[in-house]
Amino acid sequence: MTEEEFLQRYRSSDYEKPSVTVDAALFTVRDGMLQVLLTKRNEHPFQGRLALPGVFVGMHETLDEAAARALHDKTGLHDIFLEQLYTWGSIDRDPRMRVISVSYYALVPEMRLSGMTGAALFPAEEMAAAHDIAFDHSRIIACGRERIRNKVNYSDIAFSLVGQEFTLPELQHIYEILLGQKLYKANFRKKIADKILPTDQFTSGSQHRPSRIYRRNTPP
Amino acid sequence: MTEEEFLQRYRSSDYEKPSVTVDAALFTVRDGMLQVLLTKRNEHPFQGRLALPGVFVGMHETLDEAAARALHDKTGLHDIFLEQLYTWGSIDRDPRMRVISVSYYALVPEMRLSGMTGAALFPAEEMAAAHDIAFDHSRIIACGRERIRNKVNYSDIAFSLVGQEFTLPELQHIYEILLGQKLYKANFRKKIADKILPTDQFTSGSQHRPSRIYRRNTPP
DNA sequence: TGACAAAGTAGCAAAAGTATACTATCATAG
DNA sequence: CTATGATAGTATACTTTTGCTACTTTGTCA
Repeated sequence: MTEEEFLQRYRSSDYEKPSVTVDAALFTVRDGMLQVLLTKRNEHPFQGRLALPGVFVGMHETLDEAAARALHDKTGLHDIFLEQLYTWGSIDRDPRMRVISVSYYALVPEMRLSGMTGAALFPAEEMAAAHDIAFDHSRIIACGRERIRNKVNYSDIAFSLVGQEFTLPELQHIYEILLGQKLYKANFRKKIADKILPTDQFTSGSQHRPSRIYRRNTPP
Repeated sequence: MTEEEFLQRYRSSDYEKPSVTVDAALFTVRDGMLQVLLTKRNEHPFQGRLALPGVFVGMHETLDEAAARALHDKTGLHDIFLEQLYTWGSIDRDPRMRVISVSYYALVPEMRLSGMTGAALFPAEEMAAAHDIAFDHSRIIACGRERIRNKVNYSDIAFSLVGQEFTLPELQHIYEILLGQKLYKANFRKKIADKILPTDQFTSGSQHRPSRIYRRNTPP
């Protein structure tokens, strides 16, 4: 059998298939806590419940593209940190039919979300434990929180949650929230010393000593 | 619209869907190196090429179950360490049609693979860089290798590659191969001290001092 | 019984991590 | 113009981990 014959004989419609979706959990730090973007569902199932932005995967887009599309539809944002999280395949996770969901997590500084409509932020810790959220999305949120907490220690994902310019107190605050613990100023600064570049600018207007403004250092 | 009306109206066949497969990379340590289980494909595409064990995901099995099935079909093994790796969704990864593959990696001590037919072991490093392997499976192997190397440092996956009873030189050897570097005996023993339980048995037959035999300690 | 080989142990120095105390610089009040 | 409060930023002591070397132990074999 040649490959052409095979291709002709093989018709993918011969087999029943699960549907494939992508769900994206976008996180940001606001009001001193990690928050996650959720939308209220307009359709069955779980009508009226909160859910992660999600789309069915189109035949001509990659999974990464689908995840970016899901977030763009709700936020209007492009070019945000986006990474695959886990793929969920329980048989009954969607009452309509068999749906396999490839989940992603995204990080964005709060400032970039101002004026957004079509979705809102909710405390991630609470949502990870909530029982009234659509599908298995609270588990996805919990999974994203864990991944972030782990990855903060050995990667630079925290920088995705601040703007291009930032102060060290600001950056440390992000780390503290992601890790869920206070850090020592001096030690924190030693650790990230080679990841940052000082500018000659300072904050102003505060009722105390101004902070130096830094940028990210990306040597490689 | 009630939920029932909706379910009736919604017919999943209305939409074209990608196919979903699971591919499982089973690793073991043999001959002093990490090796991966591959099978020779009998059908198009990539007929005659080496590939990871894989199956289409059935409508009534979870992803984990599908991965276990793929490995069981080729090895006859049950109850092996198995964890999801990454989901691959490039549009052209399969020439027949759009296929999304959820990849898994598995770890098993070499002894459990003796007498296996239907698949064979190959050096993982070489296979991760090979260009003559079916689909994108060499990338999956590379991804699995990386995951293992990282995870050895903060988890106990190395124990999945030795039997229930093991000596410390044996266990250290596994660590050294997974990490790709020599370790210091004394430091290694300090580090894993609380993960192991000494037995009162020793190896014998060697031309030197016997090693004490240990078991894994799982206190929690 | 002495040589060898690998198992197992002891301990020091360098490095990394933890913790505390100090100095610097702004705004504002008096 | 000085004192005060508040946070930014620095110096330094202490603790734990890691990197490394040397030593002792216990088997086999000649």
